[in-house]
Amino acid sequence: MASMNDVARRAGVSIATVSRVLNNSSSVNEETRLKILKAIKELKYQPSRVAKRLRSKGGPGNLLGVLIPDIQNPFYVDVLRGIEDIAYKNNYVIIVCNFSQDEKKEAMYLDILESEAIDGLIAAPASEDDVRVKKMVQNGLPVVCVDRGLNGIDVDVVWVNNDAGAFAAVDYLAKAGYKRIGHIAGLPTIPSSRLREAGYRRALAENNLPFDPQWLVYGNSTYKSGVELAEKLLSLPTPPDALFTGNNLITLGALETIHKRKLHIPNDVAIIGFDDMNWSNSLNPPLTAVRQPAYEIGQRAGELLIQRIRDPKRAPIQMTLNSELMVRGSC
Amino acid sequence: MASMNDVARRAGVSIATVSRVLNNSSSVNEETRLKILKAIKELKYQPSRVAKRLRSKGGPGNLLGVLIPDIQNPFYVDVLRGIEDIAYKNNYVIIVCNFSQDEKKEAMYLDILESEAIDGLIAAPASEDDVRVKKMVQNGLPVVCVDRGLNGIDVDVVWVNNDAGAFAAVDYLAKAGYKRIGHIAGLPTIPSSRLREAGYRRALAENNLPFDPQWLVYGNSTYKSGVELAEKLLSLPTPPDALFTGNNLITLGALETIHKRKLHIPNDVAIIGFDDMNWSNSLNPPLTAVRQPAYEIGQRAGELLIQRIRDPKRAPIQMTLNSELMVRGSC
DNA sequence: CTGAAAGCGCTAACAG
DNA sequence: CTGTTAGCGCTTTCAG
Repeated sequence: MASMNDVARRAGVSIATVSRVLNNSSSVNEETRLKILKAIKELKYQPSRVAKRLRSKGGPGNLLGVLIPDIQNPFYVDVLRGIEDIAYKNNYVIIVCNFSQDEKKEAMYLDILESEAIDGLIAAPASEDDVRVKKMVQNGLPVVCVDRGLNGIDVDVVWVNNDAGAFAAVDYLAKAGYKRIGHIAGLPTIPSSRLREAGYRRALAENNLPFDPQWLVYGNSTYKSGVELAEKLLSLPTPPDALFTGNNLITLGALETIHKRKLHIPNDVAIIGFDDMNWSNSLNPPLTAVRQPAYEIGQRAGELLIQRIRDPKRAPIQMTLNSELMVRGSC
Repeated sequence: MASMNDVARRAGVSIATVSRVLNNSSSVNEETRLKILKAIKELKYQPSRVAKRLRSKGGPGNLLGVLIPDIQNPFYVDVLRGIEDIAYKNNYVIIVCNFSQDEKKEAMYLDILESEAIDGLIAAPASEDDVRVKKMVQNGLPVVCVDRGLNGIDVDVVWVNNDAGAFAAVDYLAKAGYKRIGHIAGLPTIPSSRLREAGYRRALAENNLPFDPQWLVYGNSTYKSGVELAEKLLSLPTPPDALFTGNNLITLGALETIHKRKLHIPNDVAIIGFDDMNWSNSLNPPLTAVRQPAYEIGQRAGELLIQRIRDPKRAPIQMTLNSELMVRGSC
């Protein structure tokens, strides 16, 4: 790896001049500029991002951190793609930190990101009281949250109207004539889970459907929780005739249980999921679902972050994107 | 962010000594060691990984690059999780570079990784003639390939026996009585695609089934290609009675087409996929598929890479893991 | 056992 | 327009 020194020597100039042509920071004699460019090409010189980052603390190190709770969830993968596309276009690279819903792992990753001198962070915090992420924004690191906000702190957030999305889903179920609508929810510590549950309850109420506590069950938003909680609901003496599942993985798990029990969708039990998937049409019947624009969430978050890096004192923005009910065949 | 200097000053020692206790590099008086540890705690000192990386070129910067062709493919997500778990355990962080099958993007990422002074790279190269990845291993960077090897170069590779896996799948179909077995393949530029096709042809031959070129179609391994090529096959005057799909995304796409045409699986058309999914049981009927141990592939690759970083001249290993036919209900 | 000092590759004053 | 120099935070001789 050629260094700036090598280039300078080869071009017969000082490293400062090389740095100047590299950054267009001040005008350089055209002739020497050409000489330097030539040397750069000949040596295949590539500036070291590490040295740059070390040197210009707070400057553009072109490194972003992304902190997500579960990379197995296709929703986050799509968010990631959105972030990545924006990052790529702006010459940023991202360090992906998947903490698998493990707060210890999250803490460790956050330490590392700090120590890597990232320019900014996009995070879906473990909870809205996440002390570690809070501290990072208090320390002045540009942060934007996705999917989940942070209590008592003003940060950029990009999310979806979870309450309204859930309401739309359950309302649709109610209007379609389902009377016993169950909900497999995620942990109430996660804001979006609570919001979705709220939408569920609200839709029940507005449609004069009774809320039966035995039809509302909580899990940790994994595939396994979907399998088991669907099992539990469907084993009830009076099981739900429709299921509203709180996220992607739960939906998939519930589907496994339904098929295993040889239940027909939607005749025996209907299902509607929060979170659409790119391949919802590959399911049989095709899944009706609340679609979050995951890729777009990622993009917006990426844009906001880069903005904030450039202008750290811009007022925080909460960007609420619209969810959309994708009606297909499962209810 | 406190620096080593701050710690040294607070403890009343030199930075060299601080560095020593941090790295256990040589013995330090127990008393001063304690003093330093105390100062570290008080200042919440965290070593800068950036500075460390800059300083000790070739030393442990604790940064790995991962280059994958398509993060939308669940297979790579699982590989990623495997890598990440191993990396995490060894105090490494990974930079994920998803090049979306775009060679220009791949080149750009490789430049960046080089410039980030990564300690090693795990890559699923665009092709087995991938010049850029080849160059990186020739330059002495520790590299391990997953899923795909590199022509004419000795590198660590972790993959699966693609030929045998495909053979098992198609052989199963043949033994089950299907006579017109079609194959939706990936691009032949990708080694694993060729190998899977070879297995397909071999199984046909060994079962005395005719090979009909119209039943073998190629696409770029995306969901869309699955949708369209399945459409094409099923529109044939004599369509296949079974489909062997070349990867995850193709399978999902083909499923969409099958359902859209209201075809019954397996009566109207059977399907068997290469690449299993964690939620194959959520499909209706559950999908029969060739399972690659994706997570394990990632783990092994991670381990091999860390080994190689520690011992750069260890002889390259080609690790072939076994695929497994998961028989479920789709054929 | 400990400190001084060089240097990794780069940027940003400061001179000239 | 260009060169010199200090220093980002750290590791690593080399002395002592």
